[in-house]
Amino acid sequence: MSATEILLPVRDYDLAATLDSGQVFRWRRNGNAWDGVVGKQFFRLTQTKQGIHARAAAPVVNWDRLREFLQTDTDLAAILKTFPDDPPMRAAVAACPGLRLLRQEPWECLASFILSSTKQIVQIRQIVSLLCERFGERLAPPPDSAHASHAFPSPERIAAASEAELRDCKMGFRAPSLLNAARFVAGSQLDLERIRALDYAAARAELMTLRGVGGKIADCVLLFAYGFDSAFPVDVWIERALQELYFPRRRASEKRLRQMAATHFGPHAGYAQQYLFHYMRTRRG
DNA sequence: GTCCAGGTCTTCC
DNA sequence: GGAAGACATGGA
Repeated sequence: MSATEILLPVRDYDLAATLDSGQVFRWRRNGNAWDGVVGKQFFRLTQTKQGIHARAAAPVVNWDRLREFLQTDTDLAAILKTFPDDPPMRAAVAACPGLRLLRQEPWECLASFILSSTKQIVQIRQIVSLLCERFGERLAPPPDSAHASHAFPSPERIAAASEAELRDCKMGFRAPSLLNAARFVAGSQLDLERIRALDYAAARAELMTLRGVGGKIADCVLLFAYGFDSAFPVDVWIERALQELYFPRRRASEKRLRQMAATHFGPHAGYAQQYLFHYMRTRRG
């Protein structure tokens, strides 16, 4: 049975913080709702007491894709229990107890994070938005919305673009990296589905064969798209968090920080990382 | 104007 | 193996 709306029951879920926490770059606040696209379907999401209410622009036959994206079946309490019981971690969780990890499409996630290097989140959003408007498939217009929505452009479509066209989306020196990645995926030199079957180290190495993809971006893709919960992306915010929160007295070497990132945070280190990241970005001062 | 942003790669000691 | 600079662009 198809319908245009559904309620996904869930508790401990801060929808706004989750969609605005730098994992995804295409969701926009619309009053007290959030507008975005999963696959080729536009959704308008609203948080209610019972869970997350979703409305689609067209009848949806199978809601599993949205359910998967939002990870509403994840037992967050069980994950939080695995975090180290120390003051920084407690503070980070207390600051946003319903923060979640989403489960994105690998290609969209990979492409977005290739575009993320040394860019502020607000600028990544702008670049991704331009890319989708210019190269993404046009979708059925959302209800009562002024502008059309677009799917994230396929690797084939981006591979067919010129470097100059991509640079026009404000992505600067990242354009050749995106083009290269699109060609590799479109030409099956890199099979993003095959990566699901690899272990963490092998999957990471596979992604890092791409130009413009180092350890940090690979970890973002492994965590946000493939669900490798042990992946722990270390960016400038996390470096700062580890330094300030765990080594306030003395300066720790980058090597020491990375060692801690790999050992201290347990089997769901990636979740812990997201809490620390959000905590650092949103705290006062 | 200056600094810096969910980095990566190259070069050089 | 680590430090330094280049790379585009724009927000703060």
